[in-house]
Amino acid sequence: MNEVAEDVGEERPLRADAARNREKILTAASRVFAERGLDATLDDIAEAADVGVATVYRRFPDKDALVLALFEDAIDELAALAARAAASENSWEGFVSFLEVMLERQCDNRGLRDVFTGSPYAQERMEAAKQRIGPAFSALIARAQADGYLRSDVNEGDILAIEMMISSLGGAKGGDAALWRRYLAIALDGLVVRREWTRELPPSPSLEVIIAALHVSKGVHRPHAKPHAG
Amino acid sequence: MNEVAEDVGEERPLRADAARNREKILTAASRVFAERGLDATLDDIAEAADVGVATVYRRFPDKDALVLALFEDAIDELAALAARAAASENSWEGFVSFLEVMLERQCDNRGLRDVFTGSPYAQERMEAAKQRIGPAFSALIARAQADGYLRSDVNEGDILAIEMMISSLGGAKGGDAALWRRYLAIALDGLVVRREWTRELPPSPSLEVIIAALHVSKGVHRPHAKPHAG
DNA sequence: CAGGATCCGGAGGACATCGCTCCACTTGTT
DNA sequence: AACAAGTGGAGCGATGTCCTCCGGATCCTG
Repeated sequence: MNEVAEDVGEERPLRADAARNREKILTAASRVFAERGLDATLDDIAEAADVGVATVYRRFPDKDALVLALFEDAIDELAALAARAAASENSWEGFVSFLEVMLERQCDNRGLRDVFTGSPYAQERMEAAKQRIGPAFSALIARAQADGYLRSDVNEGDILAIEMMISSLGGAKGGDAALWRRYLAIALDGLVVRREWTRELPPSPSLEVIIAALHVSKGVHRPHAKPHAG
Repeated sequence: MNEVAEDVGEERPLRADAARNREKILTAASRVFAERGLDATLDDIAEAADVGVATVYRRFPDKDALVLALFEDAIDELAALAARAAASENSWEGFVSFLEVMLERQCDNRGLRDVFTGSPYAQERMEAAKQRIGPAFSALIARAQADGYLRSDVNEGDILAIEMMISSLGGAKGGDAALWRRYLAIALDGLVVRREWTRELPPSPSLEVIIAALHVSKGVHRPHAKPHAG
């Protein structure tokens, strides 16, 4: 528990409406960042919160502070989950379940994914937070390898890379399961030592779904669309 | 072979210096798009070509035309390669070799990757060009499945998705081989029916390399960096 | 319920970027 | 030499982003 832009102790309690607005801002920011990623404007967030931009800037000195308030704890929670997974009874299940948690959260939340790909917002603190996942993550992998589940010729960087590659497809749905479940299953079949330890593939998507997912995965900005072409 | 913004037949041969500049522009554009993706500015390209912006716009009516001139043939060549792979003796080798070609080109060329993720430049023609790969691609997969190499519970959308996910890591090098080779190998181990049909993993990268690759993979734009914070 | 501290909203300033054009000047060609 | 063809780069207009200003509304205290 840290205090980033929280009200600092008891120094000056917020006025009722201000506190209310602060919550509205956090709620809206959480939603907007999740949907559109960290590139979303504070203006966008203000609008979504049904609040003026100035109100946002009064409560959070800048975008970094807002990002920090929203994501630092989320990352620490992931670190805790990694630690729990590393201590789970079956090392393979721990390994898989942590990948699932990471993917689920990153795919549901473009903002979180942006944090992991190293977006420039609140960079230092975020980098530090991410490193707090490291030890448990390494342990998770080492144990799954020591127990003969995870192939021994991969390292933690590989797992990270694979996790990020899969999450790059975003949270698109094909059938009723998210696509990442399917590609995680395939990746695990490539990572596990014996295939029979893995599960069946989740339902398959249509080609259209894939293509749509690829289109959105690279961000949704249209680049200026020819202003005065006469 | 099409003529996009080429000199139209014999109608008006370009002046010597103009023709020279046209080549310089194409060369520079090819390099700049490959390095920085289709978001690169025509101003960037002009600078790289050591030529004024106007010269670029005189030779290519707009960015779309330049993109088209550079990438349409490249995509048609990929279609031809897909057809050749689909006709190769061993269907698994054909399948793998086509994936390798796609990945190699997309990782060496951010612009080409942008085309495949559906960038808005020259969209229609590019979409049409990409569809010309489709039939051979499907055949490739169907044959690898029919021959019992490729697992039967995946479809062409899956393969496309996997190919794009891997290429999202870009052409970063870890050791001396490009990273995509390693992750393609793992993916193939998850896709093949019997593991002994696949090769060993290419050399492993360090964690730093992976992290660096993730950082660049999402584009290199710094978002404004706090202009007047006083 | 008065009065002051606190907070609000949204217009807009400062700056950046991008696609593209204008036009005074230079160069190639005949 | 003469003229068409070509050149470069300042700069226009549109768009986008971060953040501030300030007249007015709102809350809380006494």
